[in-house]
Amino acid sequence: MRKSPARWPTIKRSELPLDTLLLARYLIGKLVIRQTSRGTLSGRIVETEAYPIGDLAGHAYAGKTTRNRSLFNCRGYAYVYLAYGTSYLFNVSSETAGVGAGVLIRALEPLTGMSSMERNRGLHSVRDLARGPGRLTAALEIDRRLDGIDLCRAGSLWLGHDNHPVLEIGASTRIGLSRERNQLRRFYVRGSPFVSGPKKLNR
DNA sequence: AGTGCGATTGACT
DNA sequence: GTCAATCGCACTA
Repeated sequence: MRKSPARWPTIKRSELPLDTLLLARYLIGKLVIRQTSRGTLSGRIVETEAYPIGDLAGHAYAGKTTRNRSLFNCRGYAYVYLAYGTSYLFNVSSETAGVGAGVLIRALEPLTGMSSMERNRGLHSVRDLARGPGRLTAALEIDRRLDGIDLCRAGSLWLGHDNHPVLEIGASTRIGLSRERNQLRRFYVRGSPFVSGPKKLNR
């Protein structure tokens, strides 16, 4: 099996915007591709959140630690951490090496490997398979073992181009934060049933 | 060694 | 709408 189908070219690092907010918007409509021993799981990104330089809610704000060190890679590397002891959250590092910023991937529209995702999630509703940051990592079998990997190379987890155009991208405040709650740093596909969050934020 | 706390989810009223 | 589960990590001493 080909690791990177011709219709889904791997995104080159040089193609990724250097700015965190621009990257968060750029990633809408792009693909997350997960290769496991049993097959290929993939989905189209329909929701992201930016955690730019100096963001009080960003994990990099207090400095580099053993948990968040992947955020300090240059753009295009995975930062995966465990939230609430229950859910892994998947981020794409942004900016240049040493800076510390990233983009949280919050929801996917499932594309391939849906039967595996259903098994991983224990449910049969396609809409709910990857609607939420902890749900999409469960569906795609993403955990801390993938922390720090290069997302610009086809391997176990990488980013790809889609040939399907995104109609409209909306912006809103982020979800579940106490700090920086007035900042418009969340991006989503308008009208997509695969986006998480309250309806109010998805207009 | 002990403490407090989340970039969430699923179950429940 | 509310609320508990659950645990790695950062921080204090």
